[in-house]
Amino acid sequence: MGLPKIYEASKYESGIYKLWEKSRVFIADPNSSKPHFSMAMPPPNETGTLHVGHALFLTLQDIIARHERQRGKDVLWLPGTDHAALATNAIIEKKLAEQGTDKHTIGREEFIRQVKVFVGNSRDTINSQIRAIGASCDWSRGRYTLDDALNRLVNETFVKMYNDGLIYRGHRIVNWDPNLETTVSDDEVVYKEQKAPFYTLQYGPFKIGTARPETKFGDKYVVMHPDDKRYVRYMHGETFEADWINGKVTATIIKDEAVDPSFGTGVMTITPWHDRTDFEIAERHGLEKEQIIGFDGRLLPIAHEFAGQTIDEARPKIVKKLRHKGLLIKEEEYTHNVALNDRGKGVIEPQIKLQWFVDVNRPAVEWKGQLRSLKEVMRAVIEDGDIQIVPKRFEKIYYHWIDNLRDWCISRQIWWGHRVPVWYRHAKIKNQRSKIKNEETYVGVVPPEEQGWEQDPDTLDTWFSSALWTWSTLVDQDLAKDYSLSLEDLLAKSLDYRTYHPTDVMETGWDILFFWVARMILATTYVTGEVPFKTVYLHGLVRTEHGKKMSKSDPDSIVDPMEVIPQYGTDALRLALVAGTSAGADQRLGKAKIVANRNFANKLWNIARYIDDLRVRPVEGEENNRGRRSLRVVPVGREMMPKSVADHWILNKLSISTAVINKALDSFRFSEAYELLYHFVWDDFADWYVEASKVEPNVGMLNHVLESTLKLAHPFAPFITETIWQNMGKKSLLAAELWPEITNADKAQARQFEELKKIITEARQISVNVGVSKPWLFNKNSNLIEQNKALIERLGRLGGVETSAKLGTGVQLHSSKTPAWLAIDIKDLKRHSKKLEEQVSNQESLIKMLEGRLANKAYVARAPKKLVEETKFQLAEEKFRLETLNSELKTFEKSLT
RNA sequence: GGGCGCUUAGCUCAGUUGGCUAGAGCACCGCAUUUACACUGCGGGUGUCGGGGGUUCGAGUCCCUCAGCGCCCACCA
Repeated sequence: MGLPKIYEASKYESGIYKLWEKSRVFIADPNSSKPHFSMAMPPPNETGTLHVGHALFLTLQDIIARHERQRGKDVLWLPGTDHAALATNAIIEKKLAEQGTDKHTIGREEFIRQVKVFVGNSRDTINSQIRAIGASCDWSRGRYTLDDALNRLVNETFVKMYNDGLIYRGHRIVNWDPNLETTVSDDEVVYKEQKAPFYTLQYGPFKIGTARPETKFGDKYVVMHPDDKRYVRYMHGETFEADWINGKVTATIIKDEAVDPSFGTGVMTITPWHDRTDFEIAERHGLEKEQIIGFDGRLLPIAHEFAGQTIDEARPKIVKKLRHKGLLIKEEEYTHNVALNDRGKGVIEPQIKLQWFVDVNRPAVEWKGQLRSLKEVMRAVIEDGDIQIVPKRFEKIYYHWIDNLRDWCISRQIWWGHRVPVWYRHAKIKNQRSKIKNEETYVGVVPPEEQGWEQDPDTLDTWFSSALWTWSTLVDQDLAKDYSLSLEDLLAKSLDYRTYHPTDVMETGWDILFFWVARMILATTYVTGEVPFKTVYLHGLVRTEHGKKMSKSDPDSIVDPMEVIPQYGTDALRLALVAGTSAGADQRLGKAKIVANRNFANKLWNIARYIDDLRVRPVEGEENNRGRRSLRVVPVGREMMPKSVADHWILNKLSISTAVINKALDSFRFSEAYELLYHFVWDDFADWYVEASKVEPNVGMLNHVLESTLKLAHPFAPFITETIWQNMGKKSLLAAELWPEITNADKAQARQFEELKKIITEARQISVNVGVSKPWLFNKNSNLIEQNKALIERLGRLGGVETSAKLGTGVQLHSSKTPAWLAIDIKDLKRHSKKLEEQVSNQESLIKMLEGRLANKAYVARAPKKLVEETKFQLAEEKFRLETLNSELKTFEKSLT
């Protein structure tokens, strides 16, 4: 079957993927006797479509998965999607707003229904796009974070942690997003530098600084550092009267070390309800806390005439009033960081709220026979080497994060997600003193049976369920319906869990190291007593050609996989994403890079096409369309048998490449592996071996090298390699083939070809340099040249190759061990003599350097003996070369005069 | 403020434990050919390895220091 001249990816790709899926090669088999390998796919959010970041991780993971399969392993690469609570919720809320309604109007049930419709469509889109990238994942085991079984496991985990005292409910200061009306965790808060006015206000006898006058209504504590000499006369606990925004207040003096005496006046008032530091000061001294700003972001009645106004509305008016009252002393500009919600970019307002938290400091986790805190376990698994992070430098970042970690707020006030598995019931007798004491709490995997219980309205942070991903996806879905089984039973009885956990590799972006990787470690070590994965490979961000973040506001800068794929092919995109990248480093991607890699795919295609032609077209005895004598037909599939030196050489190169690519892939050096492949295919195979084969074709050998090359290239470019494979008439799938075996080549013969290569290259260089096309090559007593006349003539672009009994005039080839020279006319030799002079001078400086090294007694004495020997040997060689060059130059000068 | 990185050819980046005259791709220049492939072939030039200092027989690589850039964490009212 003849292959078309240009590989048009879009013609083949979807057919190839269907072939794979039909064959079930991607489906894992826990009963297989092969060694098992497993990897969980980071579940994309069900909020939209795939972007280039997804394409990157899918490519890298697919390379891993395919390579492991090639190494004879039973591979499970488990795909799935994430319900992306906050993101999805926000999208639906926005839709509702556009329709002029909101979630409160339509109610919780209707809201959830609408979300489900939306994510259902979105999931299909995403899954088909994952296929388009060529991901060899096991679709039969696809999961979704809100599957019933996964939901149960979330509840099980919550309950277990609650019972161990690792989850508690408490009034704590949280990051409140008034726009989305929910709390967010510390990690979801981002800071943006902003210029803002900084006011100095008169507060009784003190001057206090603030950027937030709107929070100051309730301020009745003045805090200063205990060692601040300026304020020694004020005693801790002392009170005074001050005229404040809305009249007189009684203020109390507090001494606390949290105050920085060098900032502003060294005195501040505190607002414990809306500031973490203030909250902590208040906690230390048992001070009262009062809410100033409501959860809707508007001022409360304490603000008097400003009540009901938003901060932006009220601030200038409050400043005006302060000025009017003579309380405003100074107004200056300063830069500070404003806290924003990473999702939606709403301004964060710290609030005190009754929320659910994960206690990271309580020593309640059994790990390696010791009771430790979650923090300690998270640290230990990396320190002990149970988990390796690639690249290693992220370990430091990880430790740093752990050391600063506070309790994790896991409850969210949104409706889409895993509902907090807690129910409350109000006692009938009301006790005036405390409301909470009269509220019964039930925490359980299933709702309580009695009447009167009401479930906590909150849902859990998305990352709480994602944290279970490596094992919650492996629990048997049917068994999970049986509530008589405990969590331990479920794990013990799930074959997939037993076979595939811990997973081998977690491949993801460094930007979710804390959000996800750390939380998987936290939850998984706690629940299962196992690490979730053995190795974490972190990739970088894909940036624009100019190094900027791709953003929707600049659509031209975005590389959209779904546009690139039909135009250049999936393989081109995949190769571009792998080329020139290293672990943890961001990369730049633009059209040029994709084109360059498309060219590589095309190279592969054309090698196949050439070999295909040889196999099919020439018929014995006939002349082909090039007027050359036809090539002998060699039946396809015949054992490869190296005959020529070129055959041995390419076999040797193939062996080496197979080994080094394998090694690079083993250590996650994807880019390096690809580079090795690239040079093998383009330089060795196409430019030398295929060219050499035009002189002396060995179709069996060409076939063998092509097949092996396809296997090597398959993890990187699965579609084109499989397409070629299928076109070769194979009955099997390339995706199911094993990594090529290393064949031993005759090294001596391989070296002979290496020598021929040098001779050919030198001949080409000289021809170009002297500007003569097709010169003749003469040699004296060279068996190698004599035996490979046709090869040298063709590849060296020579007029002919002849033996000569005596030396003739021309340019000597240094690469030949026996005398060989290109016959060049005297008039053309001038150009070469200049080149020779250059070479002589280079040679001289090289010799000088080597001599210098050997003259250094310390070097000779202390450097390894082998190295010194090598230097000596090299010096002798270089000296000999210089002599040759010099004598040649002399001959030239003679003949030119 | 604390921490982690980066700085190598015009551009994008490799350079693994210190060891031959520092590499690749792209770009650029010259030449060739209608060849499996112009999505091609052949040939070519380019570096004070950010500056300074140190350790060493030997430093792009290790240590110190300075400068510039980037990122992460914390956060000052």
